[in-house]
Amino acid sequence: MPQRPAQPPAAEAGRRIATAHDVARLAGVSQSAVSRSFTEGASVSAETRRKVLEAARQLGYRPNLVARSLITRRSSIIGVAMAYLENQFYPSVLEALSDAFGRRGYQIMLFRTRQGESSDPILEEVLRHKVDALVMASASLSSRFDVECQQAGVPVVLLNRRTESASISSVTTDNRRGAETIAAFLAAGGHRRFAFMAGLENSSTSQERQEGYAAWLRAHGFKEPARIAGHYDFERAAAATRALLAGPERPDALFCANDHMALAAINVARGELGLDVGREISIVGFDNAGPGAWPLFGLTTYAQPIQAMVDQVVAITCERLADPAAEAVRKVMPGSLAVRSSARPPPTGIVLRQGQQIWEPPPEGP
Amino acid sequence: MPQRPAQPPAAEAGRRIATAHDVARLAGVSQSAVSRSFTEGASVSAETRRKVLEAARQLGYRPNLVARSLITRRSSIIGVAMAYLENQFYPSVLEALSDAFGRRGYQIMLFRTRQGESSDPILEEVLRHKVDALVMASASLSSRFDVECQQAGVPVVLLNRRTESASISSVTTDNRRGAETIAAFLAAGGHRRFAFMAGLENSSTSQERQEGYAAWLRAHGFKEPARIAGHYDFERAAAATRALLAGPERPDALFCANDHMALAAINVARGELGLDVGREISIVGFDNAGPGAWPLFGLTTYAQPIQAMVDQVVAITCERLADPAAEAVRKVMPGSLAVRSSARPPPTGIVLRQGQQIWEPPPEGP
DNA sequence: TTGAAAGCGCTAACAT
DNA sequence: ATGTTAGCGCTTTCAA
Repeated sequence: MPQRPAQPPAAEAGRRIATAHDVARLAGVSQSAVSRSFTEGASVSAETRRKVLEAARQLGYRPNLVARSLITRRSSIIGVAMAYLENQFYPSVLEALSDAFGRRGYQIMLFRTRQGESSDPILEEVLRHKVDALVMASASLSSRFDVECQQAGVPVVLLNRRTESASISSVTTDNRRGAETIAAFLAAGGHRRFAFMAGLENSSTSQERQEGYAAWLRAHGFKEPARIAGHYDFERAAAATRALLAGPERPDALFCANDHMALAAINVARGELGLDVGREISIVGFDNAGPGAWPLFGLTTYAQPIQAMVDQVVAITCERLADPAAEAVRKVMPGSLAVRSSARPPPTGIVLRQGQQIWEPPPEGP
Repeated sequence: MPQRPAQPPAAEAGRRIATAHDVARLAGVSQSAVSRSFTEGASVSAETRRKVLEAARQLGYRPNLVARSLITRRSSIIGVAMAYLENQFYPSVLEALSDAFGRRGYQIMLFRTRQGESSDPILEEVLRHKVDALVMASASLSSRFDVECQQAGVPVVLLNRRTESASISSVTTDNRRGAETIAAFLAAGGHRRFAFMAGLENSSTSQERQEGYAAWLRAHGFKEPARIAGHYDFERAAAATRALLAGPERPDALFCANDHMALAAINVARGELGLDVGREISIVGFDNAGPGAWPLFGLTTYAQPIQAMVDQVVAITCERLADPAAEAVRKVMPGSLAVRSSARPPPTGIVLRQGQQIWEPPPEGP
């Protein structure tokens, strides 16, 4: 009998964990027959499979995924990299990813990156664990990361971020269009002194939202919006709001690059300064996830279709796994402006869709 | 040359992923020397290790954790089961778990359970993936789950839940004491008509908080608190609050079994009914995580020491991994009552600690 | 359809 | 300190 290692790792109560060999012996078949019985579409007779399944049940046998991974070179694990779970958008995304990948037989391995920092520190762990693919949300991608994953054959899909690299797929909401819609909405609502709160400087998402907003205002003859930075952080967003609202020419419309910062802004404007948000100042966010929908906030925000985005991520990932030569896909999803009470609305253009007030910009006149 | 499987899984750009063999060949040593060079505390000469590391660098070699797991019977993966990430307490816990286990060389695999449902559906996945241990937060444990994990030698540690089973470790906050403290706080604040909002019926956490609250009130001659159930769900908590506050004898103090429900209650009380929370009605929560600390809520709540709890979970898990025969530990951590504005405070007893207002019950007089 | 045999990439005795 | 060897538990040829 082979000696056990000093620290019996999974030894328990005398009974060893059953292997395919044990099952084979009990069922009176070969070990490969056991393997086949647990493989979708393998050629086994009904009778053999029955015997195997019965023996497996008796022994409490379960195929060892680690051993399977070693030979199939597929771990059934999807890595998910996220920077901060404080912004409720990301826990929601995580839930949806876990459910959607779970339905296709994958489990999620979570990798934490640091807000605003490179995600390189997680590279080693991602690669060592042989995840089948990596989904990055709220994390940015260095070119070294990109290259290493490509060499290792690990597909990377960005969610809510884009990159220039041709090899990296991404799924985003149409940030430009969303920001333009918000600008049009605020202008139609009679606002004149615009402001924008940026997230992180190197975030494609924040950049696109700023550009869309500023470009629309410029094209329609409005003054360039004031710009502050909240770095996607509640406290920093609150501080930026304080500074902005204490200034000489207080804006009457503030678009924040995400809901998390918009909620910080509302907390300062109403909670600290006693402003009537939605009348004295309008605050708009982007995401439509989390507390923004609560009555006390009533945050008007551009909604990202989380479920549809996650479905796209899963589809792209699986496509890439089935055909490693498949080209990178950059999917841009449509969103919609959810109208609540945190911003003074235009007199027209608001429609009710699926229990939610939506505003759509009127077609541009000639 | 052995034939490749039909679907080249990790094939890329011609270059195969380097194995320890490749490194050994390039470095001119045996493959076990390579293995040793990557193993903490193995006996290798400095010179050999240098050669190996250099060759590994050239080839971009990284030890394959799947292969290692197969032989060491340790996956370096900790399963974390969670039911709902909507309550910000859990994303915070998840972050802390990921960081703390990450520092000890473990990665987190996430398993989603359904709120209020059995966690049995994830059992198969947990066992197949050979996680080294399982941490369950906001999830309840069936006896079958317990037994199977024990047989498989997978230690289970509950976080924020307890169970009767002698084999299961748990880390909780002192729920009874917390609830008693809240009752004493509200009584000292002059409240007389008490109410309690429960979470899920089968949740040990909710039960303990209810018992502590009711027992203290009973012992001090107050009327039994009214009881409603929010099922840990925002919408259901909101509905329960509506029903409660529409009743004939409106309570002046409502203790909710967690912050998430307390925030729903505030949204209804202030946002829908226009009540002045903290003056006309006092609302207290339990957790101290997430939006409760925002100025607009100012939620008074019993704080769970998340970091300390997670540190305990990690310590217990590692202890159990080092010595599988170690006994189950049930750790009960002290919390503290964070005083903000959502409940009328007593005239005395509030102290400032680490920038946070804290209330401590006076010693019981004879 | 089935079994035998050859590994997947690594660790851990064991012998040197 | 180092190399040789024997697997870890499984999938997948290959022959029968």
